[in-house]
Amino acid sequence: MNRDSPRPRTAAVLVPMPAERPYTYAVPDGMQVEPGSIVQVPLGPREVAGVVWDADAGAVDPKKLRPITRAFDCPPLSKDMRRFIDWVADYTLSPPGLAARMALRAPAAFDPEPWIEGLKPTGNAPDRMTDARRRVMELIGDGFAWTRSGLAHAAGVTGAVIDGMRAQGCFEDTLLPPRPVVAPPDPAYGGQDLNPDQQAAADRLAATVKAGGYSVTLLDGVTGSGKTEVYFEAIAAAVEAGRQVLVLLPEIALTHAFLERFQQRFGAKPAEWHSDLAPRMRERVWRQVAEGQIRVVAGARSALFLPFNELGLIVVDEEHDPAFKQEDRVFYNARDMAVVRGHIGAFPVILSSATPSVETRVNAQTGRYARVALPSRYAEAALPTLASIDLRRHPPARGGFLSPPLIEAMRRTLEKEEQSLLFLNRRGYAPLTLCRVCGHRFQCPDCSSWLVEHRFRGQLVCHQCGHAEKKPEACPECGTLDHLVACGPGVERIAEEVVAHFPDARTIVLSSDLVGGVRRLRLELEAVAKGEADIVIGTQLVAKGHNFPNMTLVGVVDADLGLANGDPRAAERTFQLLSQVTGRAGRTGKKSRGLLQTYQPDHPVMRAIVSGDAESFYEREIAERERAGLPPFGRLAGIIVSAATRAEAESHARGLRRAAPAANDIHVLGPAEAPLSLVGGRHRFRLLVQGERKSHLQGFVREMLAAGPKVRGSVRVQVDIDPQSFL
DNA sequence: AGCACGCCGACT
DNA sequence: GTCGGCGTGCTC
Repeated sequence: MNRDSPRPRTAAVLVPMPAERPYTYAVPDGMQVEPGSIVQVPLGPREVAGVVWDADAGAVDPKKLRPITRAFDCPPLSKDMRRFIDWVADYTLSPPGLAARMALRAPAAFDPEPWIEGLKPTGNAPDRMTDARRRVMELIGDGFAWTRSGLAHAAGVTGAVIDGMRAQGCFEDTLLPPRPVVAPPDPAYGGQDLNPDQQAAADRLAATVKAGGYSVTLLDGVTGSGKTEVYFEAIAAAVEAGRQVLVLLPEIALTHAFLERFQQRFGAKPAEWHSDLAPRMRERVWRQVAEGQIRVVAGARSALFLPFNELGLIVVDEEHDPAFKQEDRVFYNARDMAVVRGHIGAFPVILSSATPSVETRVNAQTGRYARVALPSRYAEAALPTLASIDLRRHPPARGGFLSPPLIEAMRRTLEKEEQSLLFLNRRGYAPLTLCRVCGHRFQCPDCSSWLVEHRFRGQLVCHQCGHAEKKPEACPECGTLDHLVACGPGVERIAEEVVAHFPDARTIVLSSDLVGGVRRLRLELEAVAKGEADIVIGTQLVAKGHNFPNMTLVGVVDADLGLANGDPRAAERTFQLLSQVTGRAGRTGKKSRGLLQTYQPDHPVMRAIVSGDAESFYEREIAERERAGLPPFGRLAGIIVSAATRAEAESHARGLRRAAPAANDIHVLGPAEAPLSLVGGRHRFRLLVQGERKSHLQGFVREMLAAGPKVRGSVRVQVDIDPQSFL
């Protein structure tokens, strides 16, 4: 080896895989890279896209050192974005490489979009004028360039006409810049009719945005109070100030209505970002966000990792929604990470919800977050009258699940030619099937949860892992024929009961099982909004943001469902879901009702919903959690142990708990606080670790994992509680 | 995360 | 005798 050979220039590159630190690559002579540059590097047998990182390129065996293949012609990831990625990786105890991977999920976007072939008018007229040619000439009078197909379409002629004119020298070939995904939003485009409360709220938010700097504001008001219109004014202020805006929505696939309303206010749609965006569109959006062409993005949680360079506002709509939680690879809550992103970028964050999460309410109460409350529904929209139906006093008929008062209310609603919604958060026909003779229960062979009968499909389906089998006629255990019995209701079974009561009503079941997928679902929801159904029976997807103008009765079939599952957030979740679903009624000023069937009419959740007194419910929840030492009052990490069987998961969790190092100010909370749950077909057990300082807590968790039993890739760490205390 | 290498069951 | 399951290990 020649001692005098110059040491090559190197760069630290974060590669999109679970690497604990950046890898070192040689920078070829003449290549310019800086922190944030997106580069192509060899990694094992393949080539991947990585990001040049700020860290010092550590010493590495020179034999291993390989050169960067190329630097992409692409705006570098901003310093803020790099800090954000590091912060997320650190906070969630994930390898930084995996966090970076989330920001690099648009493979072909790192090369500039190609320019489009276009035709520029030369001013020459064609030799012979025809009608078709005249129409084209009229359009190109201003001298701007067109695409061939665009011009043909606009002029109402075929491409052949354009080709002919081109041959005669009417055009010269040119290249047009790539077309923007969306037109820029115009903050001055549409006025909104805001009532004085809304106007005051909008003014406060706009002032916060204009002042700039980090802040978090909770925008709080009942369903129908016009929160969206209010935060639109904050968006307008940010756009006016030349900043980019991100609106996070829990489930964008069904939020068509949001895009429409945005367009009415801003004259253009926001760019969309979610997992089922076509790959080509995905790349264009990524690129145009990086280049600043796109000013407003409406997206799912992953939009947080788009390469904004001028981000000046994040709005998190329905901030309480569990869909903001990512629970694979990097475990994070997008609402919390939005707050962190705002802190790093020194800009405001708005959290909007009719039913805020308890932790956000607490942060607003303690003054850590500002709070802007909208006191009432706007315009003619009145709140529905809400009542519970005590199922002990009004039991359903034998074999049925609908109580007489609910059936009576539906009958009256039908008579008035208005719509009813029956809500039951359970898909299929019956959640449990058993044999009347030997007691055999049908269980999933893969994950041991009960199989749910789907009578329409003639199948037994596992709702955890998707396993499906044909429903047999004989019991597989004792062989007896025709003695299988369905236990409990699902939406299909409720539909059966409804049809028996109201054979002439137009009844529809809406759940994710609907044949025809999301597209069909969207169509059916629109049809319902137009009044093309009398009775809708739906799972939670009917609870989300749709507007049904003629819906005047909402019946909750089993309001207790979900209260008894041992989750520390069960009451809060049920309250949020029931508020949302009862909020579907009464948006048009017609007298409307919400009825909750329950065995526990005195349960705090029922009382809060019926009385509308959310305030006391929150106070009670907060006190309850304080007692249990649960979030947001302590800093917690969750260690998620998952295994194929319940017994295995429990045993792994016990082993991990035993491995917990002794520390005075750190506690491992046990099974009562973190029960087993089934996610993705795997039994999960969550150990909650409570401590006071982030680094301390994380060190503790790392030690525990290192000393614990080997459980083969099934241990995940989630630190999702109150990142504010760590900022 | 991919992807290759490496040892034990049912088949062209 | 081979094809193929996924268990461990590596990537600058």
